[in-house]
Amino acid sequence: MRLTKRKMAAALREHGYKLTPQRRAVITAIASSPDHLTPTALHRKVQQDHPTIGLVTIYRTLEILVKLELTCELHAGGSCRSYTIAAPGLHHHLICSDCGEVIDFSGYYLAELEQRLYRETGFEIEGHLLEFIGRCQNCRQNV
Amino acid sequence: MRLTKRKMAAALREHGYKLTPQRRAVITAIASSPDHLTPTALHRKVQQDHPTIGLVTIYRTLEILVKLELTCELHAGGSCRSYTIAAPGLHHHLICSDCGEVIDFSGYYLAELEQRLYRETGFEIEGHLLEFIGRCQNCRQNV
DNA sequence: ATATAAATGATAATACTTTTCATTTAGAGC
DNA sequence: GCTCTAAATGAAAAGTATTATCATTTATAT
Repeated sequence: MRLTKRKMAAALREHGYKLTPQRRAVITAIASSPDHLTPTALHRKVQQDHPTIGLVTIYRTLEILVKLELTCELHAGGSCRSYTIAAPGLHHHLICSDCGEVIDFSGYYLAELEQRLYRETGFEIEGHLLEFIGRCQNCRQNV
Repeated sequence: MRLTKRKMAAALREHGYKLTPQRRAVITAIASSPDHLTPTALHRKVQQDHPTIGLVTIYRTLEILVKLELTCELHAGGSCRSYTIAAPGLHHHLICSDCGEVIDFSGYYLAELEQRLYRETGFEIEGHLLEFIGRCQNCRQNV
């Protein structure tokens, strides 16, 4: 189940952040898009309804949303960073190198590996980033 | 066993790239550093011995080295991209969120998961990026 | 309704990366 | 070794992404 706008707003409040129209707009845009969006793309989307919102506010809001784990950040080669709403348990990505489609997936737990790494290196693992790059069905067929 | 400078140079040749002094210098710098270096850091290092080499050449050379899989690219939160010599079979990273230390590790194969993803989504997987973020032993102790 | 700390937008500054183009050079062929 | 040519280089500029500054506005507690 994906996070709802309502829950995201509540989480902001809980952590002492004000619920401004701008932040609502960003949340709405993220929550209503299945895609990963770059800050600029998100800005364009938000501006459709709220033309005065600045790109800087997008950056600032994303920073908060990522900190509260309400959105997740994607790093895929090249100039990176795009964002999408966080889906609990779905923190891995499958990225098409051709069309850029992103599929989230879950069901693979890295806990065992994390423990081994802790024993061997003393690293206390806080998070991970697992991304696969490939070519999606469509792109493979439309050669 | 890590790649030697000699092998990297040979690989360049094999693929029809010229072996210029600048490229030698970049290869030397990468091969002799255990750390992941950003393009800028690499530039500084190279300039110690070859002050005239431009940053653009660093970027261009890195592009080739990554394409030939002689170096690997790291994406770790924030403004990303750093590079290190590729160690065959060691394509995963353990990054300290505190001091930035990077440990490569291997021994965990994602082949099984890749096959499952192929069956379920039709994605033909070409590569992956697995990175753990955490705090290294030192940073945990020196609170 | 008011006070206040936080948030916003405009602007500028900074950093990162790519493009363009004239000049230089590595390496193939002789 | 010398010549030729395609490829590589460096300088400069352009393009893009991100962060900082600051005066003004605003959400919310009271």
